[in-house]
Amino acid sequence: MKQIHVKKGETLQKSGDVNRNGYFVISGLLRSYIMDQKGKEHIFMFAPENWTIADAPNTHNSCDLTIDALEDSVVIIKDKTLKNTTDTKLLFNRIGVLQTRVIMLMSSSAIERYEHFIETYTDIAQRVPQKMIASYLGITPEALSKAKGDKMRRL
Amino acid sequence: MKQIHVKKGETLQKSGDVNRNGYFVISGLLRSYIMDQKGKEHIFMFAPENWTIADAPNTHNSCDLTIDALEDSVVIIKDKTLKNTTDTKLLFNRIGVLQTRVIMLMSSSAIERYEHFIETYTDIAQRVPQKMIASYLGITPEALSKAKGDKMRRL
DNA sequence: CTCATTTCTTAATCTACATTAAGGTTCATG
DNA sequence: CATGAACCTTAATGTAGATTAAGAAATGAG
Repeated sequence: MKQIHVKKGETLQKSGDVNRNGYFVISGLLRSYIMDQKGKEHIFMFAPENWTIADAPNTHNSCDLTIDALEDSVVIIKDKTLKNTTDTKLLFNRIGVLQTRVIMLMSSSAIERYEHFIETYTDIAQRVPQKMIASYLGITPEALSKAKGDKMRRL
Repeated sequence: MKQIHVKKGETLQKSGDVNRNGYFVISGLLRSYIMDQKGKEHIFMFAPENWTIADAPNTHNSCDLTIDALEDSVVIIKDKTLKNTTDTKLLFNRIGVLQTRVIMLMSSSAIERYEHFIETYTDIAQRVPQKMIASYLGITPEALSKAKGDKMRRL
Protein backbone atom coordinates (compact mmCIF):
# COMPACT_ATOMS: atom_id res chain seq x y z
CA MET A 1 0.00 0.00 0.00
CA LYS A 2 2.12 2.82 -1.30
CA GLN A 3 1.48 6.11 -3.00
CA ILE A 4 2.88 6.86 -6.45
CA HIS A 5 2.79 9.53 -9.15
CA VAL A 6 1.96 8.56 -12.74
CA LYS A 7 2.30 10.73 -15.82
CA LYS A 8 -0.41 10.93 -18.46
CA GLY A 9 -0.03 7.93 -20.75
CA GLU A 10 1.82 5.70 -18.28
CA THR A 11 0.60 2.15 -17.79
CA LEU A 12 0.00 0.69 -14.32
CA GLN A 13 -0.94 -2.86 -15.27
CA LYS A 14 -1.21 -4.79 -18.49
CA SER A 15 -3.52 -7.56 -19.64
CA GLY A 16 -1.78 -10.80 -18.64
CA ASP A 17 -0.05 -9.38 -15.54
CA VAL A 18 -0.49 -11.10 -12.20
CA ASN A 19 -3.80 -9.88 -10.77
CA ARG A 20 -2.77 -8.51 -7.43
CA ASN A 21 -3.30 -4.75 -7.21
CA GLY A 22 -6.14 -2.29 -6.93
CA TYR A 23 -5.62 1.42 -7.51
CA PHE A 24 -7.21 4.23 -5.54
CA VAL A 25 -7.07 7.57 -7.35
CA ILE A 26 -6.20 10.54 -5.13
CA SER A 27 -6.02 12.98 -8.04
CA GLY A 28 -6.08 12.71 -11.81
CA LEU A 29 -7.85 10.16 -13.99
CA LEU A 30 -7.21 6.51 -14.83
CA ARG A 31 -8.96 4.13 -17.18
CA SER A 32 -9.07 0.37 -17.68
CA TYR A 33 -9.51 -1.19 -21.08
CA ILE A 34 -9.22 -4.36 -23.09
CA MET A 35 -7.94 -4.91 -26.59
CA ASP A 36 -9.83 -7.24 -28.93
CA GLN A 37 -8.28 -9.54 -31.55
CA LYS A 38 -8.24 -6.72 -34.10
CA GLY A 39 -6.24 -4.51 -31.76
CA LYS A 40 -9.18 -2.25 -30.99
CA GLU A 41 -9.40 -0.73 -27.52
CA HIS A 42 -12.61 -0.97 -25.48
CA ILE A 43 -12.70 1.14 -22.35
CA PHE A 44 -14.09 -0.80 -19.41
CA MET A 45 -14.11 1.93 -16.79
CA PHE A 46 -12.93 5.43 -15.92
CA ALA A 47 -11.63 6.29 -12.45
CA PRO A 48 -11.44 9.95 -11.40
CA GLU A 49 -10.58 11.26 -7.92
CA ASN A 50 -11.70 9.05 -5.02
CA TRP A 51 -12.49 6.05 -7.19
CA THR A 52 -10.92 2.65 -7.06
CA ILE A 53 -10.06 0.87 -10.27
CA ALA A 54 -8.99 -2.75 -10.55
CA ASP A 55 -9.39 -6.01 -12.39
CA ALA A 56 -11.83 -8.67 -11.15
CA PRO A 57 -11.37 -9.09 -7.39
CA ASN A 58 -10.65 -12.80 -7.66
CA THR A 59 -6.83 -12.87 -7.82
CA HIS A 60 -6.48 -16.43 -9.10
CA ASN A 61 -6.50 -15.53 -12.79
CA SER A 62 -4.19 -13.09 -14.54
CA CYS A 63 -5.43 -9.62 -15.49
CA ASP A 64 -7.85 -9.04 -18.34
CA LEU A 65 -7.62 -5.29 -18.15
CA THR A 66 -4.90 -2.82 -18.95
CA ILE A 67 -4.89 0.24 -16.70
CA ASP A 68 -3.25 3.53 -17.62
CA ALA A 69 -3.39 7.24 -16.83
CA LEU A 70 -5.41 9.72 -18.90
CA GLU A 71 -4.09 12.62 -16.81
CA ASP A 72 -1.10 13.05 -14.51
CA SER A 73 -2.32 11.29 -11.38
CA VAL A 74 -1.53 10.43 -7.80
CA VAL A 75 -2.50 6.88 -6.94
CA ILE A 76 -2.45 4.53 -3.95
CA ILE A 77 -1.62 0.95 -4.85
CA LYS A 78 -3.43 -1.64 -2.75
CA ASP A 79 -2.54 -5.29 -2.50
CA LYS A 80 -5.83 -7.14 -3.03
CA THR A 81 -4.40 -10.40 -1.69
CA LEU A 82 -4.54 -8.80 1.77
CA LYS A 83 -8.27 -8.86 2.12
CA ASN A 84 -8.59 -6.66 5.17
CA THR A 85 -9.41 -3.56 3.14
CA THR A 86 -12.52 -4.88 1.36
CA ASP A 87 -15.45 -2.65 2.08
CA THR A 88 -18.79 -4.34 1.33
CA LYS A 89 -20.39 -1.05 0.40
CA LEU A 90 -17.85 -0.50 -2.38
CA LEU A 91 -18.45 -3.99 -3.70
CA PHE A 92 -22.19 -3.35 -3.74
CA ASN A 93 -21.65 -0.14 -5.60
CA ARG A 94 -19.44 -1.83 -8.14
CA ILE A 95 -22.00 -4.56 -8.76
CA GLY A 96 -24.65 -1.90 -9.30
CA VAL A 97 -22.49 -0.04 -11.80
CA LEU A 98 -21.71 -3.22 -13.71
CA GLN A 99 -25.32 -4.33 -13.74
CA THR A 100 -26.38 -0.99 -15.18
CA ARG A 101 -23.62 -1.26 -17.75
CA VAL A 102 -24.78 -4.68 -18.95
CA ILE A 103 -28.39 -3.52 -19.08
CA MET A 104 -27.47 -0.43 -21.10
CA LEU A 105 -25.29 -2.42 -23.50
CA MET A 106 -28.07 -4.93 -24.09
CA SER A 107 -31.17 -2.82 -24.29
CA SER A 108 -30.28 0.72 -25.36
CA SER A 109 -29.13 2.31 -28.58
CA ALA A 110 -25.77 4.04 -28.91
CA ILE A 111 -27.30 7.49 -28.50
CA GLU A 112 -29.26 6.45 -25.42
CA ARG A 113 -26.10 5.05 -23.87
CA TYR A 114 -24.37 8.32 -24.68
CA GLU A 115 -27.07 10.39 -22.99
CA HIS A 116 -27.00 8.14 -19.93
CA PHE A 117 -23.22 8.47 -19.76
CA ILE A 118 -23.34 12.27 -19.95
CA GLU A 119 -25.95 12.41 -17.18
CA THR A 120 -24.18 9.94 -14.92
CA TYR A 121 -20.58 10.97 -15.50
CA THR A 122 -20.84 14.63 -16.49
CA ASP A 123 -17.46 15.40 -15.01
CA ILE A 124 -15.61 12.63 -16.83
CA ALA A 125 -17.33 13.50 -20.09
CA GLN A 126 -15.73 16.93 -19.93
CA ARG A 127 -12.25 15.66 -19.18
CA VAL A 128 -11.72 13.03 -21.86
CA PRO A 129 -11.70 13.28 -25.66
CA GLN A 130 -14.81 12.15 -27.45
CA LYS A 131 -13.15 9.11 -28.92
CA MET A 132 -12.65 7.78 -25.40
CA ILE A 133 -16.34 8.17 -24.65
CA ALA A 134 -17.11 6.36 -27.90
CA SER A 135 -14.78 3.57 -26.83
CA TYR A 136 -16.56 3.32 -23.47
CA LEU A 137 -19.96 3.23 -25.17
CA GLY A 138 -18.87 0.52 -27.57
CA ILE A 139 -19.11 2.55 -30.78
CA THR A 140 -16.71 4.38 -33.08
CA PRO A 141 -15.94 8.12 -32.72
CA GLU A 142 -17.56 8.61 -36.13
CA ALA A 143 -20.81 7.01 -35.02
CA LEU A 144 -20.88 9.17 -31.89
CA SER A 145 -20.23 12.31 -33.89
CA LYS A 146 -23.02 11.42 -36.30
CA ALA A 147 -25.46 10.59 -33.50
CA LYS A 148 -24.80 13.90 -31.79
CA GLY A 149 -25.21 15.78 -35.08
CA ASP A 150 -28.50 14.03 -35.81
CA LYS A 151 -29.74 14.86 -32.32
CA MET A 152 -28.87 18.56 -32.62
CA ARG A 153 -30.57 18.82 -35.99
CA ARG A 154 -33.74 17.35 -34.56
CA LEU A 155 -34.11 20.11 -31.94
CA MET B 1 -35.79 -16.05 4.97
CA LYS B 2 -38.37 -18.58 3.96
CA GLN B 3 -38.51 -21.41 1.50
CA ILE B 4 -41.08 -21.46 -1.31
CA HIS B 5 -42.07 -23.49 -4.36
CA VAL B 6 -42.55 -21.75 -7.71
CA LYS B 7 -44.05 -23.23 -10.82
CA LYS B 8 -42.48 -22.77 -14.24
CA GLY B 9 -43.53 -19.37 -15.55
CA GLU B 10 -44.29 -17.80 -12.18
CA THR B 11 -42.83 -14.40 -11.44
CA LEU B 12 -40.96 -13.68 -8.19
CA GLN B 13 -40.27 -9.99 -8.64
CA LYS B 14 -41.09 -7.41 -11.27
CA SER B 15 -39.23 -4.39 -12.57
CA GLY B 16 -40.34 -1.51 -10.34
CA ASP B 17 -40.91 -3.59 -7.21
CA VAL B 18 -39.23 -2.61 -3.97
CA ASN B 19 -35.70 -3.98 -4.10
CA ARG B 20 -35.52 -6.06 -0.98
CA ASN B 21 -35.11 -9.77 -1.77
CA GLY B 22 -32.46 -12.12 -3.04
CA TYR B 23 -33.32 -15.66 -4.18
CA PHE B 24 -31.24 -18.74 -3.55
CA VAL B 25 -32.14 -21.62 -5.85
CA ILE B 26 -32.29 -25.02 -4.14
CA SER B 27 -33.61 -26.79 -7.23
CA GLY B 28 -34.90 -25.71 -10.62
CA LEU B 29 -33.92 -22.72 -12.70
CA LEU B 30 -34.66 -19.00 -12.47
CA ARG B 31 -33.77 -16.12 -14.72
CA SER B 32 -33.68 -12.34 -14.43
CA TYR B 33 -34.42 -10.09 -17.37
CA ILE B 34 -35.27 -6.57 -18.43
CA MET B 35 -37.69 -5.35 -21.03
CA ASP B 36 -36.69 -2.52 -23.37
CA GLN B 37 -39.00 0.22 -24.71
CA LYS B 38 -40.04 -1.99 -27.59
CA GLY B 39 -41.17 -4.72 -25.22
CA LYS B 40 -38.25 -6.98 -26.04
CA GLU B 41 -36.84 -9.19 -23.28
CA HIS B 42 -33.12 -9.25 -22.53
CA ILE B 43 -32.00 -11.97 -20.16
CA PHE B 44 -29.57 -10.66 -17.58
CA MET B 45 -28.74 -13.87 -15.77
CA PHE B 46 -29.68 -17.52 -15.30
CA ALA B 47 -29.67 -19.14 -11.86
CA PRO B 48 -29.63 -22.94 -11.61
CA GLU B 49 -29.23 -24.99 -8.40
CA ASN B 50 -27.07 -23.41 -5.70
CA TRP B 51 -26.99 -20.00 -7.32
CA THR B 52 -28.25 -16.76 -5.94
CA ILE B 53 -30.13 -14.37 -8.17
CA ALA B 54 -31.07 -10.81 -7.27
CA ASP B 55 -31.22 -7.23 -8.40
CA ALA B 56 -28.40 -4.81 -7.60
CA PRO B 57 -27.47 -5.21 -3.92
CA ASN B 58 -28.08 -1.55 -3.14
CA THR B 59 -31.67 -1.61 -1.89
CA HIS B 60 -32.31 2.13 -2.18
CA ASN B 61 -33.65 2.04 -5.72
CA SER B 62 -36.52 -0.06 -7.00
CA CYS B 63 -35.88 -3.19 -9.04
CA ASP B 64 -34.66 -3.05 -12.62
CA LEU B 65 -34.96 -6.77 -13.16
CA THR B 66 -37.90 -9.10 -13.43
CA ILE B 67 -37.22 -12.57 -12.03
CA ASP B 68 -39.22 -15.65 -12.96
CA ALA B 69 -38.95 -19.43 -13.06
CA LEU B 70 -37.93 -21.34 -16.21
CA GLU B 71 -38.54 -24.65 -14.43
CA ASP B 72 -40.53 -25.66 -11.36
CA SER B 73 -38.18 -24.57 -8.58
CA VAL B 74 -37.59 -24.52 -4.85
CA VAL B 75 -36.23 -21.19 -3.69
CA ILE B 76 -35.11 -19.54 -0.46
CA ILE B 77 -36.07 -15.88 -0.22
CA LYS B 78 -33.51 -13.74 1.58
CA ASP B 79 -34.11 -10.27 2.89
CA LYS B 80 -31.17 -8.22 1.63
CA THR B 81 -31.86 -5.38 4.03
CA LEU B 82 -30.57 -7.64 6.80
CA LYS B 83 -26.95 -7.53 5.78
CA ASN B 84 -25.66 -10.31 7.97
CA THR B 85 -25.75 -12.88 5.19
CA THR B 86 -23.45 -11.13 2.71
CA ASP B 87 -20.53 -13.37 1.85
CA THR B 88 -17.62 -11.44 0.33
CA LYS B 89 -16.57 -14.39 -1.80
CA LEU B 90 -19.96 -14.43 -3.52
CA LEU B 91 -19.74 -10.71 -4.20
CA PHE B 92 -16.29 -11.19 -5.72
CA ASN B 93 -17.58 -13.96 -7.90
CA ARG B 94 -20.49 -11.85 -9.05
CA ILE B 95 -18.23 -8.95 -9.96
CA GLY B 96 -16.04 -11.32 -11.96
CA VAL B 97 -19.03 -12.70 -13.86
CA LEU B 98 -20.32 -9.21 -14.64
CA GLN B 99 -16.91 -7.96 -15.73
CA THR B 100 -16.57 -10.89 -18.13
CA ARG B 101 -20.05 -10.18 -19.42
CA VAL B 102 -19.26 -6.54 -20.21
CA ILE B 103 -15.99 -7.50 -21.87
CA MET B 104 -17.69 -10.14 -24.02
CA LEU B 105 -20.50 -7.77 -25.00
CA MET B 106 -18.03 -5.09 -26.02
CA SER B 107 -15.29 -6.99 -27.76
CA SER B 108 -16.65 -10.27 -29.14
CA SER B 109 -18.97 -11.19 -31.98
CA ALA B 110 -22.27 -12.94 -31.43
CA ILE B 111 -20.85 -16.34 -32.34
CA GLU B 112 -17.87 -15.91 -30.02
CA ARG B 113 -20.19 -14.99 -27.19
CA TYR B 114 -22.24 -18.06 -27.98
CA GLU B 115 -19.22 -20.35 -27.86
CA HIS B 116 -18.09 -18.79 -24.58
CA PHE B 117 -21.55 -19.30 -23.14
CA ILE B 118 -21.68 -22.97 -24.17
CA GLU B 119 -18.26 -23.59 -22.61
CA THR B 120 -19.00 -21.72 -19.40
CA TYR B 121 -22.61 -22.73 -18.84
CA THR B 122 -22.89 -26.10 -20.60
CA ASP B 123 -25.53 -27.28 -18.19
CA ILE B 124 -27.79 -24.26 -18.60
CA ALA B 125 -27.41 -24.36 -22.38
CA GLN B 126 -29.00 -27.80 -22.36
CA ARG B 127 -31.90 -26.84 -20.16
CA VAL B 128 -33.24 -23.73 -21.85
CA PRO B 129 -34.62 -23.17 -25.36
CA GLN B 130 -32.31 -21.56 -27.86
CA LYS B 131 -34.24 -18.34 -27.95
CA MET B 132 -33.39 -17.80 -24.28
CA ILE B 133 -29.70 -18.21 -25.02
CA ALA B 134 -30.08 -15.72 -27.86
CA SER B 135 -31.74 -13.31 -25.47
CA TYR B 136 -28.87 -13.71 -23.01
CA LEU B 137 -26.30 -13.14 -25.77
CA GLY B 138 -28.08 -10.02 -26.98
CA ILE B 139 -29.12 -11.33 -30.40
CA THR B 140 -32.28 -12.72 -31.99
CA PRO B 141 -33.02 -16.47 -32.17
CA GLU B 142 -32.82 -16.14 -35.96
CA ALA B 143 -29.32 -14.72 -35.81
CA LEU B 144 -28.19 -17.48 -33.46
CA SER B 145 -29.67 -20.17 -35.67
CA LYS B 146 -27.93 -18.68 -38.68
CA ALA B 147 -24.60 -18.35 -36.89
CA LYS B 148 -24.71 -21.99 -35.80
CA GLY B 149 -25.59 -23.11 -39.32
CA ASP B 150 -22.72 -21.11 -40.81
CA LYS B 151 -20.33 -22.59 -38.27
CA MET B 152 -21.37 -26.18 -39.01
CA ARG B 153 -20.99 -25.63 -42.75
CA ARG B 154 -17.47 -24.34 -42.26
CA LEU B 155 -16.25 -27.59 -40.59
C1' DC C 1 -51.94 -40.96 -31.34
C1' DT C 2 -53.51 -36.38 -32.89
C1' DC C 3 -53.78 -31.72 -32.82
C1' DA C 4 -51.93 -27.40 -31.20
C1' DT C 5 -48.48 -24.71 -29.51
C1' DT C 6 -43.92 -23.61 -29.11
C1' DT C 7 -39.48 -23.73 -31.01
C1' DC C 8 -36.10 -23.86 -34.71
C1' DT C 9 -34.54 -22.91 -39.33
C1' DT C 10 -34.18 -20.55 -43.76
C1' DA C 11 -34.43 -16.69 -46.57
C1' DA C 12 -35.35 -11.81 -48.14
C1' DT C 13 -35.00 -7.29 -46.89
C1' DC C 14 -33.70 -3.53 -43.77
C1' DT C 15 -30.98 -0.80 -40.43
C1' DA C 16 -27.58 0.64 -37.05
C1' DC C 17 -23.24 0.99 -36.77
C1' DA C 18 -18.37 -0.07 -38.76
C1' DT C 19 -14.88 1.13 -41.99
C1' DT C 20 -12.39 4.07 -44.81
C1' DA C 21 -11.07 8.33 -46.44
C1' DA C 22 -10.86 13.18 -46.67
C1' DG C 23 -11.25 17.87 -44.78
C1' DG C 24 -11.62 20.93 -40.99
C1' DT C 25 -10.77 22.42 -36.09
C1' DT C 26 -8.00 23.22 -32.03
C1' DC C 27 -4.00 23.82 -29.70
C1' DA C 28 0.84 23.43 -28.37
C1' DT C 29 5.53 24.39 -30.10
C1' DG C 30 9.41 26.28 -32.83
C1' DC D 1 2.78 33.30 -37.21
C1' DA D 2 3.42 28.84 -39.22
C1' DT D 3 3.53 23.98 -38.51
C1' DG D 4 2.19 19.73 -36.96
C1' DA D 5 -0.25 16.60 -33.99
C1' DA D 6 -4.29 15.17 -32.07
C1' DC D 7 -9.03 15.50 -32.46
C1' DC D 8 -13.60 16.04 -34.60
C1' DT D 9 -16.86 15.97 -38.51
C1' DT D 10 -18.82 14.53 -42.85
C1' DA D 11 -19.73 11.34 -46.31
C1' DA D 12 -19.52 6.96 -49.12
C1' DT D 13 -19.64 2.26 -48.80
C1' DG D 14 -19.66 -2.27 -46.22
C1' DT D 15 -21.49 -5.62 -42.91
C1' DA D 16 -23.38 -7.92 -38.70
C1' DG D 17 -27.29 -8.61 -37.00
C1' DA D 18 -32.55 -7.09 -36.85
C1' DT D 19 -36.96 -7.70 -38.81
C1' DT D 20 -40.42 -10.07 -41.15
C1' DA D 21 -42.42 -14.03 -42.92
C1' DA D 22 -43.08 -18.76 -43.74
C1' DG D 23 -42.47 -23.47 -43.20
C1' DA D 24 -40.38 -27.58 -40.56
C1' DA D 25 -39.48 -29.82 -36.35
C1' DA D 26 -40.09 -30.66 -31.64
C1' DT D 27 -42.88 -30.71 -27.55
C1' DG D 28 -46.91 -31.15 -24.91
C1' DA D 29 -51.94 -31.69 -23.73
C1' DG D 30 -55.96 -34.18 -24.26
